[in-house]
Amino acid sequence: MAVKEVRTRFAPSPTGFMHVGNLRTALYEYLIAKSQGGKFILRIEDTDQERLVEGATQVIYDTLAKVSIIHDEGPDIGGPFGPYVQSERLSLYKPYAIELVEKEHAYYCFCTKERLDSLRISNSDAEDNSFPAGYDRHCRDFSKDEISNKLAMNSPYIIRQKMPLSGKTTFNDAVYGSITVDNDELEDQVLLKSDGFPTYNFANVVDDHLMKISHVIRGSEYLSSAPKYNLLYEAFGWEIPLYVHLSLIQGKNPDGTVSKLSKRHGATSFEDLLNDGYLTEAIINYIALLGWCPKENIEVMSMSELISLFSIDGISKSPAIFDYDKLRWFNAEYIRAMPILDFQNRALPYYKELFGDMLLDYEKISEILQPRITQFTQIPAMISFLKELPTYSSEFYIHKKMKTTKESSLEKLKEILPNIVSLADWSQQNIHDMLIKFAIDKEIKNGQIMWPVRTAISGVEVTPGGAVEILTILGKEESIRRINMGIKLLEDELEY
RNA sequence: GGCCCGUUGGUCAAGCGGUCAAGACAUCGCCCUUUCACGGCGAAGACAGGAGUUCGAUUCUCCUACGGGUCACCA
Repeated sequence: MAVKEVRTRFAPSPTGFMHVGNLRTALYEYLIAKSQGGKFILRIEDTDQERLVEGATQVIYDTLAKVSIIHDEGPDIGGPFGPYVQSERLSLYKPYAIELVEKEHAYYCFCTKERLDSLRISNSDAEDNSFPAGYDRHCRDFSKDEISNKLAMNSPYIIRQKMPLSGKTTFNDAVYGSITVDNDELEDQVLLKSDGFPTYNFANVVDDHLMKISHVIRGSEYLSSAPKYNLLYEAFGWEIPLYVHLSLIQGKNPDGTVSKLSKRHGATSFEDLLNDGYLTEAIINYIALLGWCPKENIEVMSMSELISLFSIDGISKSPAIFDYDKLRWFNAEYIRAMPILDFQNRALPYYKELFGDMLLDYEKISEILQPRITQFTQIPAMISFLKELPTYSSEFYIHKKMKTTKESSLEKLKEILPNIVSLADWSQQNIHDMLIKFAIDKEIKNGQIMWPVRTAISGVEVTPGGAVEILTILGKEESIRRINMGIKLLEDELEY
């Protein structure tokens, strides 16, 4: 028996940005296809002429390329089932709609927008929901003559799906199982709009069939329209694909409630996340786990590991809250795992922006930064003290655990200064040995000397790296200058 | 409001009739240590509630509560 080829598709409408929910859908579609040796297809759904956004399709290409979700067929690379842009397939849908009219699974509707609007208002007012399915099916039972008359008069029309008035429809979903609804709940939804364009619901079904899509993977916001899809497939006599509905991604509101992830929760598009300093690998890894868990229960996974580990039965039904803390952790994991040169390359723009043409040991800076940042965007704030010594309070010299005071700090700074001045070879090892030797000679704890030195040369309470590293980076001359400034600050303060 | 879906620690989640109910993030403590990180060790913290079914329910069924989705000539 020939096994049917797995074909999934990502069918975004070009809105100009990639919401993480969409990205996760694309990822799962890709993973399902690739984990079963199938094909992943990109199809652009741009049937809404009023919402066209310039350059929006490019955003989709760019995003997918950046995260290594590579499509096998699509508008830019073609394929055997093109075109892959719905606006280029327009002539295709109408005949299918008419076929359905002929099969009496659809009908012409001549209702005006105004009538439908007032209908909706009165319906929402009515407590009894006289026509629960939204539309009152006014045009459903027109006679053949009436219809051909109106068509002959060029009356604008739409085509609606003719839902069964009784009975039930059951459909199966790979994650939600079997779901049954009463047919009288189903609206006679619009298939073809008055401009001749198909609606999303209709184009989707037609295209998925024509493109031989085996798995329809989409957000659970479409779950309640799934029965209508089933009925459409049945009306055409087409094979129904496997539905895989994905739970929503939610965000936590300041007041503790949750709702669909949106702007007010923070960065919600792929672009936002990149701007906030997240790596594509971290983003992909994190969102892969938002609603799915591998059997082995491991967390850090590359794309190829995701492909080999992915399976539909690991997808969960309940919605997940987007957790920026966890994303940050993934990001830090990926940052720490980078070869130092890669880290350096990514950090370089921040160094250059901050330091201009100052000569500093970037490699050393990268070494101290790599284990400490969760996002590259944190770099400037963390090391700006290297560029310029901030004005700081002498209180910084007081540290309980190090047992340092202003007085002790002043004393130690004065004592260590000659050693620093006379240090010939300014290497990290030498600097380290010199300071440690000082502590041993004076029979003091390392902190007694390290703390005042680090404070004097940094001017901040918390620094990435310690006194030794910072001295190394700053260089001898600047270090001496800063220590002298520290001595002066303390002397003035203590009124010497 | 009708219909549909969901509900294991603060968050992501494992579990698929018998477990002292995994693990990760976050939190807290200890160790390492010249601050901060990294790393190591440890602590606290959960099956929404109620009925059934069963020798036995987190797991199966029903009800309630709460949360979410959906009700367009948008996708």
